[in-house]
Amino acid sequence: MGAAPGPVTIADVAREAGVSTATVSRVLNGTGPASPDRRERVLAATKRLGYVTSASAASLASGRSRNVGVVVPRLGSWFFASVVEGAQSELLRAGYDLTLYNLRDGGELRDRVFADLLRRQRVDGVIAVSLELGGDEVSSLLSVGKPVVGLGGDIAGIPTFELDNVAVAREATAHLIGLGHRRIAHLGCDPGSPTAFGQIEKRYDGYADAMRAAELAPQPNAFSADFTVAGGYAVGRRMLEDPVARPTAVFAASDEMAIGLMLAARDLGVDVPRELSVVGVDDHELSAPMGLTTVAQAPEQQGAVAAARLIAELGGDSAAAAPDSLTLPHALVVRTSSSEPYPTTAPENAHRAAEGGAAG
Amino acid sequence: MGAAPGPVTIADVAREAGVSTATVSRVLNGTGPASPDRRERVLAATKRLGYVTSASAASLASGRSRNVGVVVPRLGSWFFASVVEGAQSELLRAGYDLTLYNLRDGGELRDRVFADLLRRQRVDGVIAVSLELGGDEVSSLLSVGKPVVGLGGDIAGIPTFELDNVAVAREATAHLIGLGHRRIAHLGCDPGSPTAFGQIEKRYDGYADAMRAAELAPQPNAFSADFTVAGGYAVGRRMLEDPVARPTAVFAASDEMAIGLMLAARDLGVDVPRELSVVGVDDHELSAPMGLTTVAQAPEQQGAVAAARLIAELGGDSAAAAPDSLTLPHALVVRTSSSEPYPTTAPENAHRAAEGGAAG
DNA sequence: ATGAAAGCGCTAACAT
DNA sequence: ATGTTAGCGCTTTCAT
Repeated sequence: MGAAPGPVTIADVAREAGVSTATVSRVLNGTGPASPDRRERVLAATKRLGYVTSASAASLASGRSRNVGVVVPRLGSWFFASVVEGAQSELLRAGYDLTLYNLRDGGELRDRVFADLLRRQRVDGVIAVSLELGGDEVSSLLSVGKPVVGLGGDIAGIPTFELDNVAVAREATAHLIGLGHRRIAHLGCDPGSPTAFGQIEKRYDGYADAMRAAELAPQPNAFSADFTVAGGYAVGRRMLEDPVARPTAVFAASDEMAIGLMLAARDLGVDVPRELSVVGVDDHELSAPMGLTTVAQAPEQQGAVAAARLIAELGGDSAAAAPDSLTLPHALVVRTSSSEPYPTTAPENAHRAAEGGAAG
Repeated sequence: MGAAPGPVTIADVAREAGVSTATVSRVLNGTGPASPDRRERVLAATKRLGYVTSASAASLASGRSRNVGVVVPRLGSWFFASVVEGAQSELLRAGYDLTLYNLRDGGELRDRVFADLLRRQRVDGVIAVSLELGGDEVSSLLSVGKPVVGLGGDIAGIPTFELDNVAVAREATAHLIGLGHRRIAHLGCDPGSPTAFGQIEKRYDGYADAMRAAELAPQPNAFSADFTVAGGYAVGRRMLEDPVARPTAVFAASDEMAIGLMLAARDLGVDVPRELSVVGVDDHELSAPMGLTTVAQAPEQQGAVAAARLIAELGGDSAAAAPDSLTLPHALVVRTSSSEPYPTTAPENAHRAAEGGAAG
C-alpha cells in the first residue's frame, strides 16, 4: 500500500514467517504438506509483506507458465470477441492467464507468431481460432511441447472443434427452399481474404448441395465479402441492383454480412422479407432485435470448450478422457427475415429505391 | 520442423556456433558488440537448431517481460474489442505481447486481477481501459514498479487519455436542439452496472448542460441500459411506448444503445427520423450503414495511443517527452437518423405498433 | 570484441 | 512435516 519496499521475494516471506522457502512454496501452491501452524504463519507473512510470486521465476523453475496463447484472425468481429471472452472465463477459473495474438495485421506477423512468439515458453499451450494451420506450424508448436487445440479451423493432427459447415449451409438453404424460393443466392467469403478461413468455403458447398437436392441450379460463388457488415452492405447493393435478376432469397455465410445485406436492401427500398428473405449464420447479438433468421452457434461456449480441453491436456489428467475432436452444435432459428416469396413483385416497386428511413 | 530434439537452450547455440552464451545473447538481442563473423555464425546456429529464447528465463534474468497487461470491462462490445485491437498492433510492432484481463465476470475476479495477476512480473506495465481504479489499486501496481496508463477512465495519479464526455454530450444534444427539438431524452448507462464506468455519467451532465443552455428542462436520468444493443432495445420500447409523452429525439450514450433504440422504434412503427431523431456516441461499425448520427471517437487509435505512451515509459526514453494526459478528439457525424421534428405526428400512427420483428 | 561466472526468484528433489 | 540445495535458461557485470 505505501511506498515501494522493493520487490518482496519468497526468501523475505520465509524469513518473516520463520520457515524455509520450500515451506512457503508448498503452502502457497498447495503442493505438499504443511502443519496448520506454519501454514498460517506463511499466509500471514505473505499478506503482511504483500508478497506475490514472480511468474517468470516460477515458470522457469517449474517449466509451466500457467498462461495460454489464443490466436485469432481478428478481434473486431462479434464472433471472435465472444470466443475469446468464453475462453478467458474458463482459463481464469482454472488459474490460467490469456495472452492474445491477433493476426489481423497479417504479413510476416503470422510467421513471427508461430515461429517465435508462441514458442518462447510464455505459454503452456495454444488455442487456434478459425485458423488453418500448416503442418509445419503445428509441428513447430508440438515440437516444443506445446499442446494446441483448434476451434473452427481445419487442422490436422490436433484436437479440433468445429461446426459441420456443410450441414449448417444445407439447413439454411433448405429452409429457404422449403418456403418456396427458387432464386436463392449465396453471400460467401472472399477467397483471398487476409485471414484464412478455409472451413468457411464449405458453406458454399452446403448451399450448392441443398440446391441440387431440390433440383435447383446453385448460383456460382460470385458474391463474396470480408465477413463484415460494411462488406455485406457493399456486396448487397450489387446483388440487389437488378430488380429482375435479383434473388428472392439469400443465404449469407455470416450474420454480419447478412445484416449488411438487410441494410442495403432497406436503402434500396427492397422489403425484407416480402421481396427478399435473408438467412445468416452465427446468431449475432443483433440478429434477434433485427429479426434475422439464422443458424445459431454459440461462440462463447465454443471458446470455453476449447479452453477446457486444453486445460485438461495441460493438467495431464483428462487428456485421454476428453474427446479428440468434436462437432459443435448448431440450430436454425427462424425469425422474421425469411418468409415465403410473395407473388411476383412488380419491378416498379423495386424502384422506389433509396428512400431512406427505417425499414420494417 | 522434424521431431522434438528437446528444448534447445542458449548453451546449445553457443556450442554449435563455437562462441560463448554471452555472445549469443548479445547478438540475438542486439545488446553489445559482435564481429560480423561471429554474428553470422550465431545467427546460422540459431536457425539451424530452431532456437528461440525462453521468455521466462529472459524475464527472470533481465527483469523485463516484454509483455503488457490490458484490462477491459468486457470484450463483447465493439468499442473495447477495437481498443484492444489497436493496442495490440502497436504493442506487437514494439515487440511486446499482450495479456488480456477481462473483468466481465466481475466479483472477486477484479480484486484478484489487481492484487495478484498484474503484480506477478508477468507484465511490464498495464493499460486500464474504461476503468475507475481505486487509489490502492493504482498504488498497488506502482509499488511493484508497474507503470499504468489509463484510457477513458478516471484514474488519479497516472497518465490518462480521455474524451471530454461533457463536451461530447453537449454537442450531440445541441445538434438536436439546433434541429428544433424540445422534448429530448437521454438514454444513459446503468449506474449499478457491474463494469464501473464512472466517466460515462458525464454524458448526462453534458446533455443537461445543453438543455439548460437552451432553456429547456433536462429530463431526469431515468432511462438507462447496460451499453448493449439488447439493453437499448428493451429500454427503447419503454421509452417510446407512450405516443403522446414520448420524446421527439434521443441522445444515447453509446451507438450500441442507439441502435437498439432504432430497432425498437422500427418494431413499434415509429419512423426514424420523421418521428424520432437519434444520436449516439462512438461511430460504431454499424452506424454508417444504419445512418446513425453520432459523435465519433476512434477506439482503435485510442488503444494505439495508450500503448505508445506505455511503451515510451517502459523504454525510459520519451517518458518525459510524452504528455501526461490528453483529451481525445471527437467529432459529430451527421447522418440520416436525425432531422428536424416533423409537424406533430398523429397519435394513431403510433399505434400500428409491434407489428413485426422478434423482440430481443 | 569476447568469455567466465554470478545471479534473477522460484520449484522440486532429496534429506531428515 | 520441514529444511537444504541444485538447478531452470537466460542476462549482465566484470575481466580480458
